[in-house]
Amino acid sequence: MVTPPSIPRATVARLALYLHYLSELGDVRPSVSSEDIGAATNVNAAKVRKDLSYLGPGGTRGVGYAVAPLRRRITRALGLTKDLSVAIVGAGNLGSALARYPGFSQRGFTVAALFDIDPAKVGRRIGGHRVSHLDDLDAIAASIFVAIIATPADVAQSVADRLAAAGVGAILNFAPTLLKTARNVVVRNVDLSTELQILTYHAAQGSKSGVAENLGSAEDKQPQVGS
Amino acid sequence: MVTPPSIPRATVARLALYLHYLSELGDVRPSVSSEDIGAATNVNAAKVRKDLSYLGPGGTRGVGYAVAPLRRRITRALGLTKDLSVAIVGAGNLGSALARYPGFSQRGFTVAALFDIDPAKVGRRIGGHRVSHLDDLDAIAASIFVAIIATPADVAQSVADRLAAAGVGAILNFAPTLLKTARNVVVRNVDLSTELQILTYHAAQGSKSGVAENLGSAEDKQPQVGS
DNA sequence: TAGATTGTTAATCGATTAACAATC
DNA sequence: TAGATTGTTAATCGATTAACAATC
Repeated sequence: MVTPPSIPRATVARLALYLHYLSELGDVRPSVSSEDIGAATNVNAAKVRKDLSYLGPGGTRGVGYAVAPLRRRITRALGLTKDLSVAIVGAGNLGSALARYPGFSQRGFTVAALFDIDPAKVGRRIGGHRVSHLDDLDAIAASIFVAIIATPADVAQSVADRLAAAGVGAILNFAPTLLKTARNVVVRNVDLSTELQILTYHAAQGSKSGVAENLGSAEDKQPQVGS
Repeated sequence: MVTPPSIPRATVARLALYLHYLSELGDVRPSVSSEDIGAATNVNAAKVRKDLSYLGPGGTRGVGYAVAPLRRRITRALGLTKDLSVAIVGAGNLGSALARYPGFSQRGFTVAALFDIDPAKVGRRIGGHRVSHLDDLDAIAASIFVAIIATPADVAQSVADRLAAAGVGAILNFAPTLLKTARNVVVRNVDLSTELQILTYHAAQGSKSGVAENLGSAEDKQPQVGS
């Protein structure tokens, strides 16, 4: 059995970035160089080549990378070949906004379910999605690939437990809570206030020197290992 | 003049994490150990100590760190001593949700303005905030510390330009666009679809081995250097 | 062929972490 | 004193990047 080459964490995040650029690029140009990609995404060109080399050789020396094939290769490497179903838990301010967010479907994610536990919300339609009661999670969990937690902090852990029990393997958590999850559940946290705090520090520094950065969004990203 | 010790990028993100934990902790316990903090935030205890050492020595051997003073020291190091004003640009789904988000004020950020350019939205109140026209930015820009861009992707760059021209030094960008900004503007990007894509890859890997992570949401985090 | 650009090596840099002396 | 825990060193690990041979 061939061991699939595991792609470094930082590289995965940048591949998603390159893919975004390549999508914007359309098909007006037949090829792009690592220099082009680097300029557009603020990444060193050598790093771009190194990142792309994890997908196996695919460029042409003296020419660059053919745009459409490269897009396909990154798409395949990230596991984005099929449309992926997303469930949103929490139909409050943030959950509702996410349910109406057009960006997900543009990049291959389909909001397949929107959950809440508030009887006043269950049954209503938000952004074309009917709000289901969280108790009905098991019925559709099998078709869900990623769940987004957009609940108040105090129930986020219990929601994560229910999602894990239902077999959901990936969680994007917007609640300001560090989730304790089993090892086979992948969690990414996006804490809006923490983002502002990090920005605050760098802005104070920046007014002295001059920097700018991003993600890891979140990338920078703090660790979250299963318990 | 004393050079202020510059704190490494990854450490800054974790300090925000520790601060969150210390806030949750309240004052029931007089002190915490690096072991305690590490367990709560999923960070190696040695790393916690190293991170905290950037603030100068503050713990007591054999005892740990006094909770309240440590909270104050991190708060000061991150520049969070005063309440900071936030402006939200874009009063659509996401901008409106952010304007109503209670988490900001809980962590010392005040939403001081909400901007849009849609005449149908200007003048309306959303979450207690009156929507102003973006043309009125200059009038209040001086009091703004961070701006959040929650506009469609196609206008995000021009909004960033206007914010920079008005003197706003820090931007949290939710639009799926890599902003080109001057060197003295600090930008952090939170791209929701990219987060899902990164999660997708790790989930596919995770079903083989078993991992879980987070931020740097952002930490991870992709680079974004000023042009 | 000359020019361009990949793919990869190897040097460098920075971040993580085990280990332990210092010390409460 | 014995036990606990910090603060820091030094080893390790992984990520970045300059450099360049390979080659279109």
